[in-house]
Amino acid sequence: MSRKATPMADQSITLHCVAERARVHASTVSRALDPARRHLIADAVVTRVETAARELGYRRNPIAASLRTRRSKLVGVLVPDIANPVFSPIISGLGEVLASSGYSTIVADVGSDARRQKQLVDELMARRVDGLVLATVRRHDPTLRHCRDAKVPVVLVNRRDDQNCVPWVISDDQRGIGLAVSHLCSIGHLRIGHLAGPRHLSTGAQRRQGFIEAMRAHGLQPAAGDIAEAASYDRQAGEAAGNVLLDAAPDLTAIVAANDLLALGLIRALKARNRACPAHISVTGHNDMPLVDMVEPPLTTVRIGPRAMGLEAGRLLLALLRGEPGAEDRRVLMEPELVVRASTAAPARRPP
Amino acid sequence: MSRKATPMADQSITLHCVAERARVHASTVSRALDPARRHLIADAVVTRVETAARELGYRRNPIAASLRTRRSKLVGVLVPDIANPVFSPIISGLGEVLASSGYSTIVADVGSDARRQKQLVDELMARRVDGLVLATVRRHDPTLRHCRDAKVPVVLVNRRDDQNCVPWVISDDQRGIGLAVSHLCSIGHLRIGHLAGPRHLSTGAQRRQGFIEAMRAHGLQPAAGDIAEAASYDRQAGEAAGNVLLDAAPDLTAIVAANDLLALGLIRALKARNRACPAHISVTGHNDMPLVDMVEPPLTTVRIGPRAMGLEAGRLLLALLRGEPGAEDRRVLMEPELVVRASTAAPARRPP
DNA sequence: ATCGTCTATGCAATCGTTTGCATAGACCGT
DNA sequence: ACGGTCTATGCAAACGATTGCATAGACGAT
Repeated sequence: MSRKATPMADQSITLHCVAERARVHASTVSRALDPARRHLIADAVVTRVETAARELGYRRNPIAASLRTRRSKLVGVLVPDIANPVFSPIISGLGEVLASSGYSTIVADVGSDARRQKQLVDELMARRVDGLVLATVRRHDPTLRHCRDAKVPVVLVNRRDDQNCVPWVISDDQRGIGLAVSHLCSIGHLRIGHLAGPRHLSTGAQRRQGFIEAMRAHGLQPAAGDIAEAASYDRQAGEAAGNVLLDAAPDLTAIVAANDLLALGLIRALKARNRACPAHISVTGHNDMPLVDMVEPPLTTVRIGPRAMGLEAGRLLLALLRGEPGAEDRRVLMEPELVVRASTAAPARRPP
Repeated sequence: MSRKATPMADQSITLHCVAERARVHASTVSRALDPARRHLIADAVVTRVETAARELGYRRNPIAASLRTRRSKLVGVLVPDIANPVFSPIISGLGEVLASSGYSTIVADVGSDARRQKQLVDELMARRVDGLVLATVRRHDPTLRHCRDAKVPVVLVNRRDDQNCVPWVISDDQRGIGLAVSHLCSIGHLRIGHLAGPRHLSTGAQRRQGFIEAMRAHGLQPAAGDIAEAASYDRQAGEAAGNVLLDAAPDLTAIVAANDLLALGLIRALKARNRACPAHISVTGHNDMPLVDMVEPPLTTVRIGPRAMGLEAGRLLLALLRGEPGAEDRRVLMEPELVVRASTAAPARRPP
């Protein structure tokens, strides 16, 4: 038979089995199979052990190893909503980087309930995860203290905390909104409003701040009614807050939304009022989520690289886990990019 | 101070600590804290142990427990692409059900490389997952044999295998496409084509089959050129195969796509040819993914309940893990639902 | 030849739970 | 009062890997 025999199923092949076959002690096998400790063992023995392990189809039991080393090679990831297409590429990027260093990721869906978050963190800590990635933090979030007390390394992604006490990887939200405002100004808009995100999230607060500052930089001063805040980042909330905004400031010629879904909700509100986008009013989104290039009208938006954010956050967490000096203090701000499509156009001339 | 003291961090509070405080043996604590074995212990002792555990903030160490019981309370989930909005609700549903029975899920992104799948399964088996959920299987997939050999319980979701050797939860793909075909026939279409998915996937094959059978049921016989197969489920592939289809069968008045993304690719191909949808040609999708109600034109599609599928698959896996009789033989077909929007309309009258 | 140094390997304890078996009382019937 | 049955708890051995310490040679220097 030319076909190579498949190694036995890994049912119960332990270090001792390999040790026996290679005629050495189990501890020697343990060392020989660990790249970091291999140098302690004579080359001849290492190869003998390696072939024995290969022949038996040995796979180290990470559970036993974890018990002894008190490290699980597991990291927990908390997202507000797995189904949100912004988070899936983050998760995917994270998983890729972490897997390359032997870590598996447990992803937990927090939902909107803040208490659920503590519960999930506790559960993950009970599983002795080596680190956590949080895409869920609010600006003032007791979870962080909790993690710090338990000495679990944490990286934030997409959203940051106000105390700035933990490393994070986020998109430059102020700058992103600034790009949208500049674009609108450059094509002639003067009355620009903001459909803001929840202010308890850094994205909501930073984008609002970015809006105000960018407006000032263009010599514009937004009035109070020119900003309306959505209760959450979804279409319904966008539609509701959009209606508030349109009522409060009927003369706006453009609205910068804090998020694509809010923008889509707003566009629906506009349709219900028979106001055309962009003919009557221009709209921008934020995130460039999939398919917003095919909605009607195709959305001008700010592209963030969620996958790149995930990759970067993974690298940062690895640095933390390796105890690299300075990792604690790293903060990564990713550069966003404006994508101009058809939901923005020059404002209509006012009838004289 | 009225505030209740927070229990110490769970750093190193073991069974023995609790045992010592409750003045019993560790094994008694172990039993008292396990609902299934609590009845072995006197009620008074149980409560004493419980309060001791609470006061100390004890959390059982699942790693140590896993080592002893050879069960990890982990399940692995393989998806072809986390970022695909069809799979996130599946994952979310699965996670919810499994978490309620104390299982955590490790989600792995397989991507398109078939070899990567075996590798990931091996990795998960090395971590001693108690079960696997595969959303990735091809119709003939060696992975299943591999899992069966290793005696790891498996549930398929969204896609099934041809041998039908493993329980699955899928949408009734044939029926789903049948709904689309019936709808098109009912509004007068006679020349209907199919933009098929990859035939190595059950969804591709079943929907194609469903198309052919539904056509026959309406007295129509699709010609060879009326079906084109996309290489994968994404917009580019949809656009490419759409172009092939439009060239081969220029007189089609409607096209049933196997998937929303294929439909969107097709619509782009139509736009490039200045053919209007639905004025010149009607298009239907499949899955009702988020935002297809807002694209131009809003897509008529077949809604599947991916979250419900995830929930159901989770329940099925739990049954398997509990060794419930008959669980091995369960197959769940979920009922799809047609959602009519604006991408379908009666065919234009042919010029006489 | 002797001693010291170094290196490769073995020894055994340990990580924290679970669980089969042993046992000490309690309780019951006669 | 005695033997038998039960029940609640303790005992100790796993589970499979890692790792500080011990040690047996090898080797070199004097």
